[in-house]
Amino acid sequence: MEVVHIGRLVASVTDDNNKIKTMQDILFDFISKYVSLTEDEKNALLSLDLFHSVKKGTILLNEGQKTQDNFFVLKGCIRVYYIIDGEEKTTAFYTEMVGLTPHCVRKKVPSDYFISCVEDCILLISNTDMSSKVNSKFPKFDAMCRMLSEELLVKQQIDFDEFKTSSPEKRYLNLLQKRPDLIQRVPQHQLASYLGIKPQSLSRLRARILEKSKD
Amino acid sequence: MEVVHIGRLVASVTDDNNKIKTMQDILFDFISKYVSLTEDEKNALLSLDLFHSVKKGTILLNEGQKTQDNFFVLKGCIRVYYIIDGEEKTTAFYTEMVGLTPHCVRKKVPSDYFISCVEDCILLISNTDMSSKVNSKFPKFDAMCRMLSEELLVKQQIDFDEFKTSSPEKRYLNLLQKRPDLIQRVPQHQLASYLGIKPQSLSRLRARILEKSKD
DNA sequence: ATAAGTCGTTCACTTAAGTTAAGAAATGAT
DNA sequence: ATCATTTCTTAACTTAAGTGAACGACTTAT
Repeated sequence: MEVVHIGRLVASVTDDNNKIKTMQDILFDFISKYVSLTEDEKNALLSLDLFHSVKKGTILLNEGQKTQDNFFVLKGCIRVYYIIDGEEKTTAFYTEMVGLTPHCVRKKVPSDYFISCVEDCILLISNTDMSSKVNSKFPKFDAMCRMLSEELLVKQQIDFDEFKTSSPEKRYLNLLQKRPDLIQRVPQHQLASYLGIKPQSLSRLRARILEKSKD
Repeated sequence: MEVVHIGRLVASVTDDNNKIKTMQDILFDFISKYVSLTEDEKNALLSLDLFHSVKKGTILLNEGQKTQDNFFVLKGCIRVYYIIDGEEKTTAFYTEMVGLTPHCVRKKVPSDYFISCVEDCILLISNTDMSSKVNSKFPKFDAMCRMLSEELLVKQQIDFDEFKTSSPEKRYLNLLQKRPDLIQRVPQHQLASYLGIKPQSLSRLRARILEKSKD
């Protein structure tokens, strides 16, 4: 994995109001939705040097590999996929302000999937040892992590239920509603497998929908 | 919801070694896998009167209803289903030693699904207020709950990935491996919708598999 | 700049799931 | 015990997804 460490203030983007924001601003804005941090706590976070810039296509985790790293997307998009019978099966896309803890972190077994960058990304990468130290020092972080994982659990259950109860076409229309950005920024064949179908079927399905909308 | 409260020691089953076990034995055996309880702690748990006997077909939670109840299955099987376009869509079965916290408990919104008993059940029903009191009094419980929800999160992610990356036939074969009891104890039309297909398709699929295995 | 590879779409054909209907088997209610 | 209802299976037909191949558009590497 080739990951470039970046200074806290280097990377920046313009937000909805054309205000220039550094990645650390973005991070603290996000955190403030859950807990309020003192300057000391903010500095403690920054001193960990968690910010990383990662090039499109970089593989963050290989099948068979073990890791203790957690990934939090500040900018860009990362993707989880399996290779089953020689075929890529994408099961998740993580975009801005979403975090990913690989199974193998909790289960302490080699990963059975890959994680790679769909786009150039700016990520927070923290390993579990590190975060448990921080968490015990700053109970606030621990509280936040627990909130996040509760949120995640519910969200995942709902996503799973939606997937199970929908046809591929409904899943696509649902995605169009809920994550329209994905359809633009992600290659179609990855989207197709995320919807549980082949690229050809996705093409056809889209043509079908377009045809219907004409009437 | 008609739920019969039962004494701690009344209900019993015979285990694999033909030993008679009360529901409280079963509960404490389960808990001991995570934390070890003192007699005081065990008595505190029992004093809460959590054990309930529930008849097959009982609806534990209705769509549109709010609840603070958690359900833990000591014996029997409960099922989560949606009604979408007038059709039942089953998304989960919970069997022995598995717990269920409805979405609406965490999200504080009316439920968008039903929960009902597939069989006569013996359940632990605890409400969130109660358990948070117990948890703050006995940190051990809190620790156990956190372990359980971590376990659940990983398990769910894996289940979701398996579902996404499999065809209905593979899903059925997978279920046959992992939860063979379900295929016996659950009505076929509920199983079908759990697999994401219609009952007719499940019948056909089973016939197809049988046909293949003859060769 | 060119060649090789990747990606998205289209087409013809195959396979599997959805739909509608009918009948047998099991279950529940009176 | 009988009747009504629900459940499961089978069948014929429809619709949608899988497969294999071809083509143009776009990248990537050299």
